[in-house]
Amino acid sequence: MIDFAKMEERIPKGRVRTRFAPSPTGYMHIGNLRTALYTYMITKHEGGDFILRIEDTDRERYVEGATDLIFRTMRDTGLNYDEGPDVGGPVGPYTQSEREGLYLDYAKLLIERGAAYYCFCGKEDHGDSPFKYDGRCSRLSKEEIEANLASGKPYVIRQKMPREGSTTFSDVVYGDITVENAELDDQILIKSDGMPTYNFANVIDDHLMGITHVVRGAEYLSSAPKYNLLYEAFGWDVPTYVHCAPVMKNATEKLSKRKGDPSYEDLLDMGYLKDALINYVTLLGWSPGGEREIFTLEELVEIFDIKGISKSPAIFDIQKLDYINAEYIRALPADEFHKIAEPYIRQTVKNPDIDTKLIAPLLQPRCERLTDIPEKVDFFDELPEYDTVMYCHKKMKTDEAISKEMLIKLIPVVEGISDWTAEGIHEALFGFIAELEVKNGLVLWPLRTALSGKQTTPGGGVELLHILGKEESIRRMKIGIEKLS
RNA sequence: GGCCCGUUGGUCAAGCGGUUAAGACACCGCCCUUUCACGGCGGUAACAGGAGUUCGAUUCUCCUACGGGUCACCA
Repeated sequence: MIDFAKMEERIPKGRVRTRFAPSPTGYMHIGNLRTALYTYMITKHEGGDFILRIEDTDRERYVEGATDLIFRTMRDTGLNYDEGPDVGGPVGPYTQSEREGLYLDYAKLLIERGAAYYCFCGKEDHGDSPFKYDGRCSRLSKEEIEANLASGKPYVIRQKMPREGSTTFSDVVYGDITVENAELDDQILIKSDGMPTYNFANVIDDHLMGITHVVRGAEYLSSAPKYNLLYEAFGWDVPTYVHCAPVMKNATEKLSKRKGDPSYEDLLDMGYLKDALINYVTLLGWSPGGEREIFTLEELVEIFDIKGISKSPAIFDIQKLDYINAEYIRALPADEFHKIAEPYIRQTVKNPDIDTKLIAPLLQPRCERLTDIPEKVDFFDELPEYDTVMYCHKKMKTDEAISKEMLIKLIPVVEGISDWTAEGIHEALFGFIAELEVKNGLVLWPLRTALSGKQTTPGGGVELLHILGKEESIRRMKIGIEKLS
């Protein structure tokens, strides 16, 4: 038997303490990430302790390596925890499977107090109602219980709910919620394998770890009254509840990895920046109130207010994420952008003579996701097949005939450029344009088209000339003339 | 089915008894421009419905509709 008084002594008092308590199932859902973010922000806004607890009481669902993934993701996102399985702390262990012995002792304490009872019914044996256990084992005599226990009959421990009255609990986002006790099921606290259920382990651990604010998904709203009854039976303080509405894929379905919706890791692979993801996910279901919407994690911690959490579900909008991601990409220092963009550029630009440092600045203001990059720059390696209608542009006043003429005139100009720098090329081309006394587009549109074979490109004729080099550029211009003949 | 929760434009959302009902994304138009993008300007678009309470309801109450959650020896 554990020493209950000693367990109480370990609990840090007088400060905000929260926990993020995922189960190791293998990846970080967006909804989970958001809960972690809110929990962290609430805590750090108050200068409190943020704890990571691994909820692995379900042996069947355990996924190898999932715990490490959680550790890594938390670090990666900057959600640094003060206490946890791999960092220790005063109220460990922080992995529920390592706390196994505790729960049974607390459950027995509850039995002594008449708030729980042994149940020897089988899994399918729930009585009359398909939705609720009928409580028959709560009426077993002391002798029957002893006999069952002595014979080694498998048992679970169930919470004994009051038959009358009602229970009210308070949630910071949903307000006061009251339910009739008669509606409450005698839920299982200890499973027949001796492990606690989530519902029980949670209450025990939250108390024993000194958790002051319980932040979790709204799916737990309906079990909150049962938790309150548990706290009450133990004589413990009830924490502040913060229930968060789910993140949805559409009006009727939650975002779910199982149905192919992206997880945090997937989104990273899809070319979204970590900071943009954090920013966007925080805004899903929470509003800072003002008009600004780009914030770093540190800034969010500074301004986070529980009052801004929304009661209704929020639909994940990838277009808005795209926008926010583009904002983050543009805000990156040029060299840093080059560093992260280079591998994406190199996916399609294999030619080592082409300088990615020249391409990156053209890309930075015009890409939403890093994964947009390979397709945007693929023409550098090889001029694609294209149709000559691409040379026609109403606004530029170009058509096929004019384009051909311009390209022919441009070749000697390009050949004559001795200073092959952005400035040198620019000077030569604009000098030529001035000489002809035509609109810029009349010359530059055909040039860009001939060099790229694409409708849209990062950068215009001058930049493309510079990057491709004189020889290759002239080769492509000649191909253009050929096509136009 | 019982119980609980939710509902402001396509989406995220502000609003907390009196507003021309913010803002952002998306969309559309115009401008700028060597394309696209960026940027600038402008536009379309919302209080789920019905009863109350009130001098006055998007805001408060009730009902209905719709949606979600929960009722596991999963978390």
